[in-house]
Amino acid sequence: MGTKRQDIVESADRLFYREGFADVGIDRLVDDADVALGTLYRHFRSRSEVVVAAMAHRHDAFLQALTGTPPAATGAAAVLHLFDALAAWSSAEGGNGCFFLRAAADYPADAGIRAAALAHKRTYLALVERLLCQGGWDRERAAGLAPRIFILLEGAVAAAFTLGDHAAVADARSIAASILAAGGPTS
Amino acid sequence: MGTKRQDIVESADRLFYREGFADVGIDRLVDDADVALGTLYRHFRSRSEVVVAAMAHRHDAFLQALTGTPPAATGAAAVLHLFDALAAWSSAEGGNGCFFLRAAADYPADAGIRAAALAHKRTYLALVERLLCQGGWDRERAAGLAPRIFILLEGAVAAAFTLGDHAAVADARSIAASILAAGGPTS
DNA sequence: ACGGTGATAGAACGATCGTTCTACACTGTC
DNA sequence: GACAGTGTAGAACGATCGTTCTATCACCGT
Repeated sequence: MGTKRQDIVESADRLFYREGFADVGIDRLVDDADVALGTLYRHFRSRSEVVVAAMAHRHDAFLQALTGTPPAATGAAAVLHLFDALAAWSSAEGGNGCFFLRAAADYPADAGIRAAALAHKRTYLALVERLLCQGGWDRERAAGLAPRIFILLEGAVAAAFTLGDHAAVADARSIAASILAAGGPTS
Repeated sequence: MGTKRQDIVESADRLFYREGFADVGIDRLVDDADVALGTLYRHFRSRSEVVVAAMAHRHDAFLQALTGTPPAATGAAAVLHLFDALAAWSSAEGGNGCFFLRAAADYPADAGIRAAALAHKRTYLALVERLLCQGGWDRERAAGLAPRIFILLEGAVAAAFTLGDHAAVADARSIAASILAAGGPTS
């Protein structure tokens, strides 16, 4: 519960996301968190555990950002709101791509990191499906539609990162709007 | 022109893509390529140059895979063929996500690597736009549509990687088909 | 006053890794 | 036959980095 551990996790989250995993070592973390080296190793057994903790921290913040201001909308608006929230989140964070994809790509041999990335994506996809159900789609239709919305969300983040495409999220949103209208809950 | 340099580049491409950048060092490369350490440093000034060469190699192979068997189709089929080619390429390569995105994420401070990733994405996007023009869309419409197709292609690769989603490319393709039909060249 | 706990600074180790260097062998060419 | 270019093997260096260890300090409950 100590605030020191929190400081480390927040520094790790920010530095890893902004500068990548390779360029941020333990020394950078303890510097940024204003924490002694021994303190870090009291709370975490290894650097890998710090990475996993940073992923968990970002997972919570990300999901909260996406579900934080739900305008209690129904229908397509409930899902399209995801894209607006994603646009706000992405511009606030700097558009450096998906943190979890980057972590999984960086440490393909680390089971803990891969598991954290997979868990994040699964709950992300489940969130989309749940919003579709809340929007009025029946469970079967929602299960078929959610992966497609997910592809659009992931593609928007990837395109924004690699191309610096500022309009990617908006483009993805409009595609989502059209496929939601085509396979709407009332049809 | 020596075949040794080619061996190094091919080994780098394969190993980097399959095992990531962090886990593959110079020693692994010279082992796999069956080349002496001095030979590598005769052809490349640094490890970073090897990475860039591997990216260039994969860029060529990827574009050739996407344009290799163009059934001289017109209309939407000319673009949708991209998804089929991507599915074949992705399953052949192991579905480890986008090589260029991973490289850019791994080395955010390396200007050469970032430039190679950006150049790849730009010609990739330009390829989509060119196919749309060949399919019958006028230049203005193609320029508006290409980024959306691009988002779908990127999203499919990302989803296939992080979720292990085997159907992602097919899903993306069907979305592309619907938006191409909605904004078709004849409409 | 006491022990226990979390924190600090800094040295130290051990391993990895990118890079350079030395010495030698093979191959063509002028 | 000298020469330049490419290749090999392996040692060596220099730096970084993750991790551990020691010694010291501050707080806190009873």
